[in-house]
Amino acid sequence: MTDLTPAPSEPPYLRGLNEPQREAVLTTDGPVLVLAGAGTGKTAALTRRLAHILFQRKAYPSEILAVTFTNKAAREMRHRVGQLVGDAVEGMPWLGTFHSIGAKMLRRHAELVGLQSNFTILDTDDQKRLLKQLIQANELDEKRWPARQLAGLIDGWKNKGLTPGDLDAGDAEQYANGRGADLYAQYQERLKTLNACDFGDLLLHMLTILKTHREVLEQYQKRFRYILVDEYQDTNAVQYLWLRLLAQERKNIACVGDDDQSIYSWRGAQVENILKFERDFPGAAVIRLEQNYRSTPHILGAASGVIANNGGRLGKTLWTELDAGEKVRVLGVWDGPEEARRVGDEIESAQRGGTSLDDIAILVRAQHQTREFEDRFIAIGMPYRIIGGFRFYERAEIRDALAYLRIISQPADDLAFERIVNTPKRGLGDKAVAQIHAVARAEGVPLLTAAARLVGTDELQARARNALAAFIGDIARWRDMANDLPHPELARQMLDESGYTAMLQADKSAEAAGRLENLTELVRAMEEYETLGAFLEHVSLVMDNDAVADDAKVTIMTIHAAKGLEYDTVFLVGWEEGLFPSQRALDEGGIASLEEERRLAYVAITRARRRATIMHAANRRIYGQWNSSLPSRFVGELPKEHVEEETTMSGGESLWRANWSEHADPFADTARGSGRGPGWQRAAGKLGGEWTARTFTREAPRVIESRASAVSLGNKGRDDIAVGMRVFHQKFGYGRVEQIEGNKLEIEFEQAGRKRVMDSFVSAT
DNA sequence: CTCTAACTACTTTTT
DNA sequence: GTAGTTAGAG
Repeated sequence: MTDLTPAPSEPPYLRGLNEPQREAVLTTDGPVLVLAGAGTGKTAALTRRLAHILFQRKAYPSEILAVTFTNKAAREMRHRVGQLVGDAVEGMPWLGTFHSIGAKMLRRHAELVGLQSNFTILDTDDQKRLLKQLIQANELDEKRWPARQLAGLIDGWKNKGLTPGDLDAGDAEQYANGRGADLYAQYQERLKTLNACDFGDLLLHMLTILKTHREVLEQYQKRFRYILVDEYQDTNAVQYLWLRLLAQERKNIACVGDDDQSIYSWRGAQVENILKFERDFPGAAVIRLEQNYRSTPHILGAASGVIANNGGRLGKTLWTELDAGEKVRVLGVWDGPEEARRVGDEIESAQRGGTSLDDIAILVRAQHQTREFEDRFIAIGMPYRIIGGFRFYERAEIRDALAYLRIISQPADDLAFERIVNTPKRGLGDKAVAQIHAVARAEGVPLLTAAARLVGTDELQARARNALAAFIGDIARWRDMANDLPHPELARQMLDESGYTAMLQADKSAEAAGRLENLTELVRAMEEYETLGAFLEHVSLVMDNDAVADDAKVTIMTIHAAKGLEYDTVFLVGWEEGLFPSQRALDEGGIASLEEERRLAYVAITRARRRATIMHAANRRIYGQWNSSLPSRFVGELPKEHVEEETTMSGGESLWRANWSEHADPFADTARGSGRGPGWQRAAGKLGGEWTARTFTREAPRVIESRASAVSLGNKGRDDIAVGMRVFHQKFGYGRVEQIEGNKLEIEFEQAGRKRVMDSFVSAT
């Protein structure tokens, strides 16, 4: 038994820990499950546990496996452990994300699954393009069976640890009438010939190796004296199986997580992993961290009240010693734009009260909600940053540049070849590429080789042949240069000589300048890596665009992106049925998804340190159509004693409710419903209960609404346009309407002549 | 081959 | 509303 009483000479890394935290640090041997509620000092306990193991010399730094989900978390952990143990952290090669550790292991054993150790790691974009080709090759209708869907299924299978051979008929049935398993197998074959892996393979291949090669498994079991897993509630099946194998021998595994913060089940995470930990590792110590150091009692009370509506929880009771503070405010507004206006006003007044913009965050359910705030903040000159969206390496110019580098480092990288063969434009279109493909397929060689062969024949048109010859020549020359040129310099020259830089310079659009900047940034980043290979690995696995913290800015992001972060003042916007909880989740996942949405609400509220404002709008425009909306059921689940309700509609809440029903329009539902799933109608009509408000729609928006749905049905034209009218068209300019057929107009344009156009492109003058 | 007009489809997101 | 994708015109 470990002695938990603090000794007088207690090491500095134990200072300031509460009793359960201390226990989490000192219980080093045997399985440990740490249930760490939001804001309970989880990372502090985790990093000190590592420090403790190192200082007690229980293991060398290289004998500890410490896995996280995100690079951010890994970086943070490395940094904080470094503060405690100094340089020793440099000797921890096995601290990282599941995927980076998987890649590192797989490079050592690649041949066991038919790969070479310099395999390429494909991202989702490459993956989708590859699948698209397979779908076409199998003569399936791409419309009916989109590559996206197949990619999703394959990802799902890989997350579950299923190889093509493991699938049963039911699994295969989900795609193209049972051809799913077959396509999956073809895809894996294709990856092998490309010497490539997708993200899922990094874990799945490694699992296969651990399962089938005893000596490899034993080697790692022996090596990893201590295993530590962060955010355990987010592990999926492969990750779970992986950990179980590796921990089997020594059983020194510590998993830290919070079942109430599991919000990634749609990505394959299984909360059950945390729920069944004690069964998997009998005799596990279970430690609960329940003292919250982050939020006020009202905020905690509000969050606890909401999450209490979920079933099957391990259950924790968060408490705090902080003073009560302000109640959580619930604010009802008229519509989306007003919501943004209100948030802007509130932020301005908080700012006057001395709050830094860096301490304020706006959390949204879906990325598209950020727009409303962006628009408003631009209008009032409020500095903001939006987290998420495109990551650095997902940008087209970065992926293009990387493709140039990949084809140098791996001539067989067909995806890279295809990407750049006509970027910038060099007159090699679909036809030329199709011929290269044909040769490649016939001879079983990579595209680059096939292209070289094709240049030697007269099968291509002279123009294309010359262009292709020049391109291949360039690649060969660059590859020679790679031998004696530092790789950043090589990249610079490739971008110049290929005409890529010139292409962007010629582009006068607003984005082009930013793209050039991104490329400069990419080349600069390369300087930090020894080899081109090391850089490419870094880019595909690790690189993200954490905005550099400069001036104070309000942060706008999704709730998912906010997990693990905290802010003094938090605005939780768009708490409306259908938006949050998301209608899609409700329709597709039933009660399980609703509970996940509720956990999301819990995560959202617990981000706030001192002030939380929850907002909902009575009207919101979704995909261009106005919809009236009901406050989220989660609003109703907030315990009354912790909230304070407000409405901007004069007369207070009761009048605002009355306002809605008074103007109720019996036809609003049908008008709204057209062209969208049944869920929206259900959300708008069915959910009575505490919130009686329903079907009122503002006068002006409804006009837009009915017109939009008529056009989308494609049979009824606009009523503001008639034959003989002079109209304006965005592309063709002014013209006279000659004929009207439904929503299609025949117009004699003054400049462009007679054309048939959609009425939605035309405005009356 | 390339550009444009029209059509379609649309959470959450890490690796 | 808008981005991404495709079919047809230039």
